[in-house]
Amino acid sequence: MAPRTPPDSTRRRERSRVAILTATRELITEVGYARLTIEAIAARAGVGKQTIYRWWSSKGAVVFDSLLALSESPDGGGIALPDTGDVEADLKAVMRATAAEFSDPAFEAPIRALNTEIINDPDLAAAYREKMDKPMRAAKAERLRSAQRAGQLAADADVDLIIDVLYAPFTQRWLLRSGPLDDEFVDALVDTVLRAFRPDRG
Amino acid sequence: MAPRTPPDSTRRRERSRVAILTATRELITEVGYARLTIEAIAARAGVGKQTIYRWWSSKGAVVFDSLLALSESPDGGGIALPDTGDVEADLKAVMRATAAEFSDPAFEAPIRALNTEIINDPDLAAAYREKMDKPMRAAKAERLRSAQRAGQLAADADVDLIIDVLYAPFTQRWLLRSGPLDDEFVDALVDTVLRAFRPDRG
Amino acid sequence: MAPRTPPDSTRRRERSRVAILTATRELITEVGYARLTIEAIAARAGVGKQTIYRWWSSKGAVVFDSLLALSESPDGGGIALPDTGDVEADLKAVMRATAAEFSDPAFEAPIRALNTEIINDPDLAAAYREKMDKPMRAAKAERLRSAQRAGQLAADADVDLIIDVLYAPFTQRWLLRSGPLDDEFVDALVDTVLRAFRPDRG
Amino acid sequence: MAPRTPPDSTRRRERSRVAILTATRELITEVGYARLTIEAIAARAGVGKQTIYRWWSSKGAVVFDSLLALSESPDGGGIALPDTGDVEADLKAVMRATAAEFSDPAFEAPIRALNTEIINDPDLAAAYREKMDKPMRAAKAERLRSAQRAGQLAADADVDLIIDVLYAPFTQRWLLRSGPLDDEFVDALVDTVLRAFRPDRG
DNA sequence: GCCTAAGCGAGACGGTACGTCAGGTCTTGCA
DNA sequence: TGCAAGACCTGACGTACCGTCTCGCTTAGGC
Repeated sequence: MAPRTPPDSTRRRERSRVAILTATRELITEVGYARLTIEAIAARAGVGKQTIYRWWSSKGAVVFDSLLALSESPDGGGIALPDTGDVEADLKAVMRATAAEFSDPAFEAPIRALNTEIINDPDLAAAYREKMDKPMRAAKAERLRSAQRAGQLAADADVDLIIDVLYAPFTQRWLLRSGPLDDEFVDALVDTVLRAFRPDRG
Repeated sequence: MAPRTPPDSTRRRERSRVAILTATRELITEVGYARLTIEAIAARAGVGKQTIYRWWSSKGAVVFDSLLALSESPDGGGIALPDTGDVEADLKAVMRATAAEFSDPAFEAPIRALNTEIINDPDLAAAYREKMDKPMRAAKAERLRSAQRAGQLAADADVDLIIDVLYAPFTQRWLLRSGPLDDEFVDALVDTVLRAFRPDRG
Repeated sequence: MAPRTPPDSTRRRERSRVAILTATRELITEVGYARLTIEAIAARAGVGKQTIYRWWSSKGAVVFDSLLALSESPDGGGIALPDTGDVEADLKAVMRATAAEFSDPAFEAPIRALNTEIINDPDLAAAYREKMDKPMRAAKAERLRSAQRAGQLAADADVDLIIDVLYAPFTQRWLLRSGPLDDEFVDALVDTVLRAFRPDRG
Repeated sequence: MAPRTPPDSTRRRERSRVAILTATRELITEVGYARLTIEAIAARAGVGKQTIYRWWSSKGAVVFDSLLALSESPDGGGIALPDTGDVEADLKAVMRATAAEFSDPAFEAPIRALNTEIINDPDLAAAYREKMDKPMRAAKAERLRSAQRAGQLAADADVDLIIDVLYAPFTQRWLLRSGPLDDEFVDALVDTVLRAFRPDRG
């Protein structure tokens, strides 16, 4: 889960914190999550093991924080999906871009690591939903609500459900490697959703 | 992945094989996947560690086989979804039943364990798709094709896509604990799919 | 051979060191050298196996050190043979005492263990000569030189040779169990030596 | 110790017996006694492990037999030391030759192995004395008795004691590597013995 | 000359111990 | 006095061998 309450956070050495998170990210990509060890992180970061245990409660917590640092936009602002007015085109474009990202080996290892932790640790799962999923979901929801206002989606459609139906099959296929995340698949998902939630032909 | 190529499987002691798989299943439910060790399995099964390493290549492979043994129907026959003629009712019933199963603590730990392994081990993932996912998918596909013949689903609908859209959000919600698998959610998924793939109106 | 070059011996826990050596001595007498295991030593000493491997390079090295601790005189001083002025009587008395020691089961097992290791490990043999044999030999040599000064042994006799001729048959008979270490045997050895190295008659 | 009582020695396969003893000798020279394993012997000899356990009771017994085969003179006859009439010269020559043999690496490993076993196994020690030491000792004794008859050694000298005093320091120096088995050392031993046991100057 | 029980090769098996790796805690000494 | 360094106890790893136990297959001996 997320960081322990620190004993006295004013004394915390920022330099060490950053070194630990950086080392963690590097090691995940290099050796994979299964072979990631606290000792290796400490060694790479030039830090005593105790310093890690002092601030994080588990390996999963360190991994989570290290990836959180990655996902947070540096300027502190929120994220937004493109909005050209054409929801179909926008969704397809965004999902194709995401598919491309997922093919990047540098992303693959960390994301699988994160999922491994989240599946088995409810606290971490909660932290994930709050810190990582919520902002992403908010951005997607915003774009969908815009589509509703534009009459491209039924006004009473459950936006969260749409996001689930759109992204869960996508993520699952990638995690289980049950098929390619190609354009055909992405398009089929978007088409399905648009058909299911098209506005009434009042 | 699944079993190593055995040195000479005719000499294999069936009694040990079963004891190992049983012990594995018991231990997963008792201590959880993360704390499952080969040593504990061997001890519980009354077996030398080498006997495990001789026939399985990794902890994941043992876990996989132990769950495979569970999922296989004892009579060797295939599985089939109920078919009352009403696809909506049937799908909702089946998914509600699955939701109930997933709430059973005896299932929860093993299935999470399995997913943890599969995400990180491509070979295991392939074995999973072949041995566990494929038969389930076939049963679901059969029911959906029956619905197509009955004119309840578009004849040209991609059955695999339907299954993905139906089950991926369901599984993901359970894995990430992002919400309850209640009737409302299940019904919403089925409704979405039926709307998206309803047959053309003449 | 004897201790590894220690990583940083100032950090070493003296309590563990002593516990290991004590446990080793106890176990040798209890189960014999052949059945002595590092795991048992660690368990008996209440110590991690790694702590043994960190400071000793082999089972033989531990055994050696454990016996070395025994043989070292607690006051740190040297050893000396009795000197009554009668070399024949003194040598016979000392060797009879040694014979008695060798019959003590508490000495038997460790000394056989030590010899087993030394025969097969040149490094250990060197350590043995330096740390255990040399001090004993010095004491014996001193007594013999005293006899030379007293005119009881030839002044030009090779003291080292005398020690070999005196003790090697004694040790060999005990190791190979080819006969009893009785007074008769001891006396015969001393007599032989005194005859071979008696001073020239004017 | 020596062979078990065989279940039915007529059925015994001579080919396997020889292969086992040969493999044992080879492996001792190659990897040393400590790393010699029954499994390796069986593999090298192309023999099932059971065949070894059927005929020998311990690793030591196999090693012993394999070396016994070496030491036995092929013609079944006894051994004899040279007798030129000059006991001093003969003894020095024989011991120098033995010293040379002991320097041969092909002899070194097996002899050390044998000693290792004998020190710790009383049964094996008895077998050693009976089968290997006794014949050698008989030959030496014979030569010494000849010297007594020739008036070169005291008639009442204890021949066994002479052999001990002559050979024990020699063997010990080699086993413990406490010095070279050079001519000087050998000559000193022989001189010592001849001085100690010279006939009375009637 | 066939039959049959043994010895045999092979190697799986339940175990024990190996030597190593990492976990999480505790201690030391430098900065 | 906070932290790097790392020793420590613990426990699991995956491997090597142990000695026992089937398996089929020769293979010699008694019929």
